[in-house]
Amino acid sequence: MSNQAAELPKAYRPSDHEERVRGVWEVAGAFRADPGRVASGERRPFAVVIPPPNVTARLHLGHALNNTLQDVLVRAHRLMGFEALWMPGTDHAGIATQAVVERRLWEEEKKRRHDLGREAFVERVGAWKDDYERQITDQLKLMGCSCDFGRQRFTMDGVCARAVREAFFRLFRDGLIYRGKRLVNWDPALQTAVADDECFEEEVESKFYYLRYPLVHDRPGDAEPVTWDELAGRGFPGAGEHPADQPAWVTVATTRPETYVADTAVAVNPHDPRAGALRGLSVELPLVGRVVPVVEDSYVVLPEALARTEEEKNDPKARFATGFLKVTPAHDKNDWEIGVRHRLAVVNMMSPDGRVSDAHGWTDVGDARVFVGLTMVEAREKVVAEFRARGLLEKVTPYRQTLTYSDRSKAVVEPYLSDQWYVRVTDERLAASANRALTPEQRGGGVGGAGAGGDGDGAMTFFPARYAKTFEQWHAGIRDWCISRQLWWGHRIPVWHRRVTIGRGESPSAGEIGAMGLDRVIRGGEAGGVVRVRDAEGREVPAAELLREDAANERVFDVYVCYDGNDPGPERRLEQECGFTQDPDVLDTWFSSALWPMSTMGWPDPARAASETGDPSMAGLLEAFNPTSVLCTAREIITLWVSRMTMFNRYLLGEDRGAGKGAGPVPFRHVYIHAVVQDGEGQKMSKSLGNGVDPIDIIQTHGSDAMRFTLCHMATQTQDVRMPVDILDPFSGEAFAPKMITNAQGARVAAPVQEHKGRRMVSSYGVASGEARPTSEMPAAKNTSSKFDLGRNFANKLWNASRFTLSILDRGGAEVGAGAGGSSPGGAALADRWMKHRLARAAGEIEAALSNYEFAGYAQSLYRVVWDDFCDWYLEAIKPTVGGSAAQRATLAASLRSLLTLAHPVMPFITEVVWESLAPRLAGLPAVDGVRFEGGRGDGSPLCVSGWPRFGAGVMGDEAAGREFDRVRSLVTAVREVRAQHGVLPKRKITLHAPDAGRSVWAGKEEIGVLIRTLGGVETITDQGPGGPSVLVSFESGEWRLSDLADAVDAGAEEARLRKVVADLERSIATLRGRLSNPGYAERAPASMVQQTKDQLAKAESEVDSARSALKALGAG
RNA sequence: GGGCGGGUAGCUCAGCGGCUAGAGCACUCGCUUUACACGCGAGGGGUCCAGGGUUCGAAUCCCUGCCUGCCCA
Repeated sequence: MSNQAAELPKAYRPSDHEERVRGVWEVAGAFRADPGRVASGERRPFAVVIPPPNVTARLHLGHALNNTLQDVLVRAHRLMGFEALWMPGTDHAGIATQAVVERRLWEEEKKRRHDLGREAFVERVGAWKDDYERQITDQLKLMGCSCDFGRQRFTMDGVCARAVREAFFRLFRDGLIYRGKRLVNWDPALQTAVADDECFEEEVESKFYYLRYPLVHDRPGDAEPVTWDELAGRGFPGAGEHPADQPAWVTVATTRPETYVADTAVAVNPHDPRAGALRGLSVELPLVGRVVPVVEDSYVVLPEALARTEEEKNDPKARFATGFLKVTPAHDKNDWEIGVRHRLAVVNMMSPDGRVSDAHGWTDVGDARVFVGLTMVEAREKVVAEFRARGLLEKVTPYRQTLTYSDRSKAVVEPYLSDQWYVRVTDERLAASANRALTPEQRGGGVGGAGAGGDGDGAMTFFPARYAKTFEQWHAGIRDWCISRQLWWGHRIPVWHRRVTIGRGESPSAGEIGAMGLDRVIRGGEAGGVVRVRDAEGREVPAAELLREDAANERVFDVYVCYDGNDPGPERRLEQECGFTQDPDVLDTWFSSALWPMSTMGWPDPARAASETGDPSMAGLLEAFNPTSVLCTAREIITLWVSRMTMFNRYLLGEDRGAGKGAGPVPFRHVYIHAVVQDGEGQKMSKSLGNGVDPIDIIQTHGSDAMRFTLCHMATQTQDVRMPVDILDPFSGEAFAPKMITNAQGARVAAPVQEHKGRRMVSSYGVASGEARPTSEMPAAKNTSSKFDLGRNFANKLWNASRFTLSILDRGGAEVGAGAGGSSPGGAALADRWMKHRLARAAGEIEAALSNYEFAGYAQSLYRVVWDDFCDWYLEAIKPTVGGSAAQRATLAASLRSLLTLAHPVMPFITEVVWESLAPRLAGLPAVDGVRFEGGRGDGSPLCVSGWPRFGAGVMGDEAAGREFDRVRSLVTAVREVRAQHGVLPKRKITLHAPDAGRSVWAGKEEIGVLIRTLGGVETITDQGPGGPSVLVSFESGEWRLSDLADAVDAGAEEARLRKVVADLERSIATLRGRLSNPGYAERAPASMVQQTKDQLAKAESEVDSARSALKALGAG
C-alpha cells in the first residue's frame, strides 16, 4: 500500500473510501464487545441498545440522527478505552408491518389475509421482515454505525421469544396479567383493537340530533308514563307550558343516535335546576322498550342558558347541549366512566365488523330488531327516521365534530367493549418502581429516592433533565396496559383456554381436570404452569374451585392456563387431548420491546442463549452490560417504551438478582432525548408530504461523514431540527429550493412539478400525492438539503489539512537550528505551544459536551479547532519553519492525530482513511511533550480503537502561549484589515513600522517576526519610521504603520477607513464610560470587572487618539 | 384541558447575568497567496417577539401578553 500524500486527490471523495474502511473495521473485529474483559475488570463497560427500527420500512433521516448520535457516544467511549457494546436489532412492529403486507397483498394479488390463512400469511410477513431487516442493517453499515453486528437480534427471534414467554409467564403467575372487559379503540375494517397512538383525529362536518325520550316511572313489570302535569308538580321548570295530561319527555342531544339502543341511562348535571324534579324517574327507550334511570353526573354539560360561569358558557358544547345526556357505556369513553360511577348496565349493540347486532351482549332487543344487521351508518339513518315517524325527533343541527380514525385502515374508530389482556402496570412494583428509578434531583414532589449510586432506585437520569417530569407524570396517571392485539403478526399470547362446565355429570369432571394434568399445576406442584379461572360472570375465582367434586350446582368456568414455555409438552397435551385452544391474539409489540435490554443479552437464560446461538460470549452479556449506559431516543418514546423497559427490567431482573420484584436494576443509567427532524416549514417529514430526505441519497451525494457531522451539528438541546428541503435537479445535479404550495390539507409542500434551469421535473410530493406522473422528459427528482454542505465542506477541509500535513511530514528537511522552530521559553515554538493549548482546550470542551449529550456543542468545538485554529492559524504559521524543525513536525503530526481522534466519533470514515497514512509516519518523529494517547489497543490498530488524546498540565495551563499568540493574531488581523481596505495585492511587499523600541523588540524577536511576516504578508518589520507615504495600523497604542502599500496611498480610502475606526472606537468608549459613570457599578460590581472595564477604556482611548492624529495628518481630521 | 419547548442577522441556529451579541449559509469587495474555490482575506447586516419587574448591570432571571411547535389526556 502506498501512502504517498501526493497521491491523495485534491478533494475528498467519500465513495472512494467508505466501503473499504468498513472492511478494515470488520476484519479488525473492532466493534466486537467482549463481556470477558468487563468481567475481568480489564475494561469498564459502555453499553447501548439500539432503539430497534421497525421492519416496516427503510430508515429515514430521523433514524439517521438517532443512530449518528448513538454512534458518536459509542465510538468516543471505545476510543477512551471502554469495552463498548452497541447492540443492534430490529422490531417486528406488529400492526404496522402486518398492514403494509396486507396492503401489498391486496394491491398485487387482490387477496386478503384470510384467503391465505394464518400460517401462510405470517410466512409472507416473515419474508418481508427478512428483506427489510437486511436493508436496514445495510443502511446502518453505510452510515458507519459501529454496532456489534454479530449480535444482531430481532424481537421475534428465538432468543427474544423465550424472553417474551418467560416475562409473560412470570407476570401472569404473579397476577399482574389479567383478562378484562374494557372499551378499546376498535378498527372495524381490520377488526382489531388499535392503540391510541395508532389513531389520528380529524374534524368533519357532522350533525347533532335531538331525540325525545319519554319519561316513565320504573315499576316492576310495567313502566308508567309521567305526565307534564306530574312533572310540573315535581317542580320541573317549564313543564306547565305542555299539555298537562300528555306524556312528558326529555330531549337528549347526540351525534350518534344509532347507539341509543345501547343506552343504559340518561344523565343530568346535578346543578341543573331540573335535576331535582327528575330524581327517581326513568326514561323508556323507544322501540327497544328498555327502561333506564335518570342519573346525576357533573360531567354533563349545562346548556348555554343555564351556564353558571363564563367558562361553562364558553364550552363549545354548551351551545348544542340540552342538559340531558344519553349514556351508552359500551360505546363511548366518557359514558363508560359515567357507567362506572353509577354502576350502570353495559349493553353492546355492535358486532366486530361494525354492524348492529344482538349477538354480542344485547338481550332486550324488542322492536329495535329492525336495526339489526345494518351498518352503523345505515342504522343512524334508520334510527332518525323511526324517531321522526313517532314525533320524537325534535331537530337536527349542523356541527363540526372531531372523529378518530385508524392510522392503518383509515376507518372511523369505534369505542368497543371487548375482552382483552392487561398488564396491571398500576401495581406498585411496576409504575411506582419506574418513578423510584429516577435520580433524586429529578424527582418531583420532594420524594427523594435513596440508594443513588447503585443500579436500582435513583440510578436513572434524563438528559435534558426536564423530560424526567414527563416520565414521572406518566406513571402518576398511568392506566393498565392493554397488551392483546387481534393480529396474526407477533408473539402469540401464551395462554390456553377452555370453557368447562362442572357438576351434574357434565364433562369434564373434577377428576378429568386431574387427568388433564392441571391438578398438579393448580395445587402448585408444577412450577412451570399457572391456572387462572373465571366464573360465568367473569369474576376470578380460586383455581381450586375446579377440583371441588361435591358441587351441588352446575358451574361454568373459563379456564386459562399459561406455561413458562420451557417444555412444549403440556401445551400440546392441552390442545390435543383436553380441548384447550391457544388465545388467537398476539401481544402488543411494545411488550417484546419492553424486554429489549434483557432479551438481546440472553435473558432469562444466557447460557442457553449462548448454546443456541453458538456464541459462548452471550453467556456473560447480561451480567456485564445490563444496566446499559444510555438509551438514545425521541420524546414520544418516553411513555411508549422507556417506561415499560424500566418497569420490566426492575421487576424481572429484580427477581433474578435477588433485589426483589420491582426493586431490580434500571435498564439504563441515562436516557438521552433528542430532537425530531422536521422540514423547513416545521412539519414532520412524512411519505405523504414528500418532504423526507433519504439518508442514503445524502451519503451518495455528500458522504456518510458529512451527513453525520451535519446532523450532529444540528442536535441542540431545546430546538427540534428544522431542515429546509431542497430538490436535486436530475439534469444538472444541482440542488435548488423548490417552489412551495399549500395543499388541500393545509400543509406546505413542494409544488408537484418543479422547474429549474429550463427543465421540468416531478417533486417527491408530486409522486407521493399522484398529482404528477414522472416521464422520461420530466423525471422524478430526489430531495436533498443544502444543510449537508456544511459537513461536506468540513470533511473536505479536514482532508486537505491532512494532505498538507502528510506532504510536510514526507518532505522532512534539515534541522535549521533554533530559529523559529524553538526559541521560546521552554524550548518549544510559540505556535506549537499555542496549538497544543488549543487542542487541550478543545478536547476538554468535547469531553464535557459529550458527557452532557450536547452534540451540537461537540460539533462546534471540533469545527473551530480544526478550521480556525489548526487550518487558519497553525498551518499558516508554521509554513516557513516546519521544514527545518523535526520537533515542529512532531507537534504537527501529534496535532493531526489528536484532531483525527476527536473527529472520529462523528466522522469515522475520513479520519480512518487519513490515519492509515499518518500512523506509519509517526514512528520516526520525536516524542511530543504533554500529549499522549490512552486507552488504545496498541500499534497497528485502526483509529477507532487507537486511544484518546490526553494532555499534560503544562499544556493545559499554558495560558502564556495563548496570550502571546493572540497578540500576534491581533496585529496580523489589523494588518490584513489595512491591506484589504487599500486593495493591496497578496504579493505586494509591504513594510511594518513598529512604534518604539520596546515593541519593536517584541516584533523583532526572530520567532514573532516570522509569524507576523508570514501571517500578515509583511516583507519587512522595522523600528524606523516610514520614509514615504504610510498608513496607521490600529493595534494597541502607539504608531504602528504600514508603508509600500501602493505606489501612492489612496487618501480617500484611508480617510474612509480611519473614520470608521474612529466611529467604532467612539461608540465603545461611550459604552464603557457610561458603565463606569454609573455610581452603583463601582460600588457593587466585582473589582476585577471594574478593572477590566477601565483597561478596555484606556486601550480604546489610546487607539482612538492614534486614529484621530492619523486623520489629522491626512489633512482631513 | 394538563405538561414541556421555541420566538436573536435574509435563512438555520449558538449564546442563557458582565467581552462593542456570535457561527454556518446567503450577500458585497478583493484574490488562479503551489493543502483546500467544498477555498483564502476583508466587509455589510440585529429597538435579541411586546410590555412590566428584579439587578450596579438583562438577549440571558421573574411576571403578563401575543405568536409557534411538540408530548399526554
